[in-house]
Amino acid sequence: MPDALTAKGRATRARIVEGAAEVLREQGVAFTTLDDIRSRTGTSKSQLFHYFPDGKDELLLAVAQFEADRVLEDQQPHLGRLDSWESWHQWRDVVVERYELQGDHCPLGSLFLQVGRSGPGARAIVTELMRQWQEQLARGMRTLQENGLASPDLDVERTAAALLAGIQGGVTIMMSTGDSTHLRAALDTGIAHLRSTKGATATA
Amino acid sequence: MPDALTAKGRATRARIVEGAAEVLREQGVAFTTLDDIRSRTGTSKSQLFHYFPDGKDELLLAVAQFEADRVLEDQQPHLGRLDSWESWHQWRDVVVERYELQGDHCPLGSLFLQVGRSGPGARAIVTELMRQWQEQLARGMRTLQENGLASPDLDVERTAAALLAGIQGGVTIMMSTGDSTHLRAALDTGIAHLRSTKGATATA
DNA sequence: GGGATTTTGGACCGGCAAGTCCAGACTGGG
DNA sequence: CCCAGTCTGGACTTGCCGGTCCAAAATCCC
Repeated sequence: MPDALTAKGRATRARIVEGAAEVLREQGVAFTTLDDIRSRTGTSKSQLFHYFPDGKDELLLAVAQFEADRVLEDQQPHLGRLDSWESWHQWRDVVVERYELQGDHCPLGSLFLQVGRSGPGARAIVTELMRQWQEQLARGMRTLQENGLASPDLDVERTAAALLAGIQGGVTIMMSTGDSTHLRAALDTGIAHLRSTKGATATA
Repeated sequence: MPDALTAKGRATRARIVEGAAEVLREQGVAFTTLDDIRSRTGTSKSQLFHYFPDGKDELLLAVAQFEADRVLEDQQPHLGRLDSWESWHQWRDVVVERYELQGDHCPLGSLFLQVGRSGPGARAIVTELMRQWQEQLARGMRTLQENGLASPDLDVERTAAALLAGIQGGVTIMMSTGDSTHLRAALDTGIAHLRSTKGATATA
């Protein structure tokens, strides 16, 4: 068991996860075999099971965690600094670009569908990702309120939840149709909704 | 080949599609075999291939179409009559209820992931569903404008696209986390956004 | 009612991919 | 330099599942 991992061991393990993530993004989980991953990462069957004793599911779960981390990282530093309209719009652009580049396979969506049933592991990863994402959006909205740029009456949690849902759906639709119109519409409408609440009260 | 289908034949075919849809909703496409479908529908292997000569993919595609039709049907008649705030709220309730009952497997999402690559068939089904759905939302919004309940300055297509994305994402998140908060937030915020635009101009 | 056609049953095949196993190579510490 | 532990290669096994096939039953049409 990988209780004690050598530096080399850790490197190999990381190589497997990253390579697997690549292949999965390209082919989708349904069409990816362990042999695909093995050949891409230049490893052997035994290594795969050495580092992931529970087999494919465990590896898939590790990839899911890897991808989940990437999602928020790729939005930084913008997501952490949503304190002006300009920063909101910069963030918007980053999100659109990131998902347009990603191609037509949602790593997390498909991974979840595959592993979903088998345990609470996958669910926990997605839930935690959504929680953090929404939290950062909510923080940005509260900053706007503090700066007098948005109404203090705004229901921040609900609005953040709605915006997150819009992004999520926009991405889903883009994966299915190849068109990013809905993602842009969700982001723009969400931000416009925030802006439209200003002017109510501007405590200096 | 199913050029000529007897009444009995048509019935069997329909039974297969409906039964397959059930099983797929329960188990997810990744864990459903033709034998599962065969046993659920009380049919034999040869029947499956008699009615769907191209095998599993063709059957899955038929199920996808079946489910896509259901999506809009289940929202009627409310979706077709979005002419007052009351009707919008009724529709909202129907949507939430429908997806809360559906359980934790998105038939279309997973079907798309499976068949997606193999051809434009699946993509076309999803694209067409989204188009019709958005069109009906847009029509409802225009009705509101005509009735002086929403601002004529509202960008109807964009707002409809954003609302659709919100629903889609809300459903996706609910599938992953088991929590319908985001779906409700998306619907409520979307409708609230519509309402907030009124009063601007009310041409009688 | 009889022949053509459709529908049905289920045994069978073949390939693929997950997982096992063991022998051998590397590594790191004493 | 040697031993214990880790890492690696790859052949092999195994079970599953999509797909094929043919013959028998039911059905339809004349």
